[in-house]
Amino acid sequence: MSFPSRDPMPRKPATEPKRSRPARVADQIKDWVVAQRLKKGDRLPGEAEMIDRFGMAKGTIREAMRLLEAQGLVTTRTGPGGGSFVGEVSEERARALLGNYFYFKDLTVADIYQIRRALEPEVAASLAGKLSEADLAELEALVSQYAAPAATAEEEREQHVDSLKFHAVLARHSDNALLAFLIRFMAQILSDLTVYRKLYAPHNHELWESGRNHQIALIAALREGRAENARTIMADHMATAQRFMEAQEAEVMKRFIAE
Amino acid sequence: MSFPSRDPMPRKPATEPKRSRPARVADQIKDWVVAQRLKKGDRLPGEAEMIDRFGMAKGTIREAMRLLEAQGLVTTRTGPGGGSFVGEVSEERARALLGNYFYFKDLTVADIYQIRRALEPEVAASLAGKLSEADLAELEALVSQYAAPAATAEEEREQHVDSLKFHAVLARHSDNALLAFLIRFMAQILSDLTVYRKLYAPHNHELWESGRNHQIALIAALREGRAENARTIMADHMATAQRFMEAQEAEVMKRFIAE
DNA sequence: TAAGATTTGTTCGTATGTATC
DNA sequence: GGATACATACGAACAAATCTT
Repeated sequence: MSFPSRDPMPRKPATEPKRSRPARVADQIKDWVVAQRLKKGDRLPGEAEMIDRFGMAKGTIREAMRLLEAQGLVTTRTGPGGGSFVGEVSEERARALLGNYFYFKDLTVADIYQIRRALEPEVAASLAGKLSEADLAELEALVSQYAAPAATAEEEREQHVDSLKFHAVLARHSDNALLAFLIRFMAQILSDLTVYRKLYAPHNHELWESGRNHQIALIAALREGRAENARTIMADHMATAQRFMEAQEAEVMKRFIAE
Repeated sequence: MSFPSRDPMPRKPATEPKRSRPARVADQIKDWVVAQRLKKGDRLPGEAEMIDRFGMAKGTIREAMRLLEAQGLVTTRTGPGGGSFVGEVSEERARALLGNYFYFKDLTVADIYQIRRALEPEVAASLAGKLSEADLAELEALVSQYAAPAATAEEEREQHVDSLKFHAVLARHSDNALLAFLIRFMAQILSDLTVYRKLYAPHNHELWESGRNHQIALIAALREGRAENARTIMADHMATAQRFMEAQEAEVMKRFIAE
């Protein structure tokens, strides 16, 4: 292990945007991890060694580690054999971090559905004929959870969240990591949003039922490998879902996503 | 300002996954910021006050602030009137943070284009007739930068990056913040990837020229407000670009994105 | 320009907590 | 239980940045 050597701080040209020492230390560690091609569980040098190598105080090093920890890049354990380890960024954390960005952005339901309408059919098509019977059964079980019409507003909300789970589960099987992430990110936003039902807009049962039937038809198409059919069913489903959502007043992203 | 009051740490049930003190402090501050509906530039209590309120040492508080800083949620300044401030997460940081997640995920060019093919036409259609003549001129200026065929591999790479900039600029005008972010995120990934030209695959001039003509035609369609026309042109353009990229061997996301 | 005030930044020494053997 | 090897936390002092006068 050859860390960037002693006194690794280049005497900064005063022109540069001055960054704090912890930030620079974090950058160097990051670069070092990449250069060393360290993998998921690999151990980083301990505090003591870092203090030596960087010639800085414990507190500074610790702040640097917290910077990396917040990004999900390292995890830390105490005790013998403990220390800091390279940690793969979890999907949950990635969603939370990205959610923070949109916290300030006032996304609308229409914004999200513009993208869902483009991406969800793509997922459906790419998964046709690729799911095991067990996977399909899992989807069917989910759909059956909201077979009965919702009685209360709270029940309706739960059903909504369940139906979003359908899409999250579907996305999990995609071998396109970016596509899967985006689907699940949007599902989370929609799950989290606070929905205020319009008083004059009672539960639209037909619209809801139509959405549910779409999902059932979709499972059939997936099972039988009809890719283009799955695509159009999903496209219809999204159109329905959007109408359903826009029949309600929703306030989107008015909170930070819990880690 | 009423912070969660003195000794705000609930005596944790030993069952819970023990989080570090800085992490819990960071969570509480985050919750507090949301509860207070603080906005972009608002000032947080100073170190001294936090030390009081939380009853913890300075180092602990500082580590908590670094956790928030890494997420882009606060920035800190020294001096009188200094302190920590609520800071809107920048798009750059959001891209970097999300990029870290995909660092471990081995995205392929095909993965990215599966999504670009779905989203870029959507942007094009939604922008038809909405751009000012100045915006259109900016796009034309970009396209003119790679009018001449590239001589060297390096030149070709620069042209590629420039052509991606075309899409980033386009996305900037979308009023869908999520859509705009995604377009630009993918553009960044593609800009950053290290491209190894296949030795036996010399520059495909026709393919490249075709892509450029698509962009020129697209600008015309945007100017004249032909939304569906813009959509299909962009769809063709993406198909062309994908073929162009796959004619090369590309290693995607093998580094962290610089902050 | 200079001095003083305010607030974060950094260091060091010490003590405590925690997991492994 | 005890010894060991680590991170975690505290507190006091001093350094640096930046605003005001």
